[in-house]
Amino acid sequence: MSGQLDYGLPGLQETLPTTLREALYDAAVSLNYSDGQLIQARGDTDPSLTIVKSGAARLGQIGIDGSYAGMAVMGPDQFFGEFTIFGGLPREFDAFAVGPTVIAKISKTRFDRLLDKHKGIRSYFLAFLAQRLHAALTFVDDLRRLPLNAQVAKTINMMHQADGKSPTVKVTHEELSEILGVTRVSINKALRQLEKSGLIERAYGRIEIPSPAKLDHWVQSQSRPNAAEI
Amino acid sequence: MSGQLDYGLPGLQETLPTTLREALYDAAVSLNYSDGQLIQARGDTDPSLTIVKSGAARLGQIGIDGSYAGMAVMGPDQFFGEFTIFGGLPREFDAFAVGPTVIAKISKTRFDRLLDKHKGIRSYFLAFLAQRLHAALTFVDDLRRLPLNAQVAKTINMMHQADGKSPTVKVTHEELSEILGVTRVSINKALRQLEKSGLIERAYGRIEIPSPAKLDHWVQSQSRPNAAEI
DNA sequence: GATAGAATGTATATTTTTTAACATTTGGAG
DNA sequence: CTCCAAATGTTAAAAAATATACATTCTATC
Repeated sequence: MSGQLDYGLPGLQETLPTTLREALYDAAVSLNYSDGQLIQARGDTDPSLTIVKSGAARLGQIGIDGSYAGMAVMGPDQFFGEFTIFGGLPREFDAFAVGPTVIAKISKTRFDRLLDKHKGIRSYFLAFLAQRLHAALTFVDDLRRLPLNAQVAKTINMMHQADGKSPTVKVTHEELSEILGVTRVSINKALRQLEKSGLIERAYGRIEIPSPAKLDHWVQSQSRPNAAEI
Repeated sequence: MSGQLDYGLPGLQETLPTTLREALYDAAVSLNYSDGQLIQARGDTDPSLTIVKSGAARLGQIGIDGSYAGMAVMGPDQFFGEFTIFGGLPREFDAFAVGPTVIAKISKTRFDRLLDKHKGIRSYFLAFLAQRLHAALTFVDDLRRLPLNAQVAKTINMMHQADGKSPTVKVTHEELSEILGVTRVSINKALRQLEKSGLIERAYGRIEIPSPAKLDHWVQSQSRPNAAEI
């Protein structure tokens, strides 16, 4: 899994268990996209599950004013579009290929046939949807409550943990501003503050994390306690 | 369904189909709460599905500073806590009884037994989780992009539609401020603006909607078009 | 119908974020 | 090595939201 590409809404990314992956790939149609090509548009209604086989897909939303709000970048073996299949809902995101990308697409018809054959699929997707929902609700809460520098720190921390052990997170201020829905100027100010606190170090096109433990600890401390009384 | 109590995250509320409801109530334990009593605390880890039998449950989160962010009020036959069962995750919200309230609680053990007996349950919850996830993602998007007055209008419009045909929405400024995570002052300013545009009328403890069609149309016009190219 | 509590209206000072420029630094391609 | 595009740094003014405080209006109920 191309860790460095993962960012955005936490928990949105999730790779498939091996057995399930193989069954899905067997039922899928392969499609090739070149860099920047549109994979799906927000509002599309054809119900199908989309899996990234290679390359990456950038998910996001384009605003009424043309502005772009990034949500996540999906790497190999990550998938999306599950609510078109299970909920009969339209696509929520636009998706564009990042670099040459191969997509496996499974129509609802074929997917339903799989559901009968492989009993574990429903349980897997139930757990998976529950996780994504939980992540989304947490994200809502963060957006509403945390000060911007905490949001930024949390996002960087998440990206770092998704990445493995590298002390470097490859992300631009522009990307952070898309994810969190604020301007680059605000991101810059937040990063400056975090750097002053010794939690991160700014660099060109990347953020250095001198002490992952320290960052993680600080991020945790900014979150809500598990409350008791109103 | 006690429509006037519904508000908050759209799609979070959903009543149960009759057959499923009966099976669930059979497997459940009944618990009684008095007004304001704590039903569950954020962070609780016992996996169980919680259904409101009568009365209502107010879901929300309490901040590190003691502030409260409302998420929804669940009425009769609405349920929550599904991701503790399916995802093994801790509770995301604090829940308090609104008025005398009876809660049906189904432990994961009992629920799993039901899953084997009633084949349709998994499919129902898959669709349901997909809907909730979709609603949550839409809500994230709204929070990030829409100006406050559009958020307020959208929330009121949603409450109005959940309510049926009544041209009156019973909600206080305080409640709106909890839902949208802004201060009462900001809500007031937004409402004044919406009133000046003729979309709503302010009243004591309620909002009047002179022309639901007009409000709905305006709300739609504030949303994103289904995008094409980046 | 008097009244207390709830809800709303409003004002000011402060903080945060945006908007809109423009300058500087970096790193890769040729 | 040089150049250029991308990324970052910075500033100032305007806009938006917050915190705080207090006045006013409404309505259920005694």
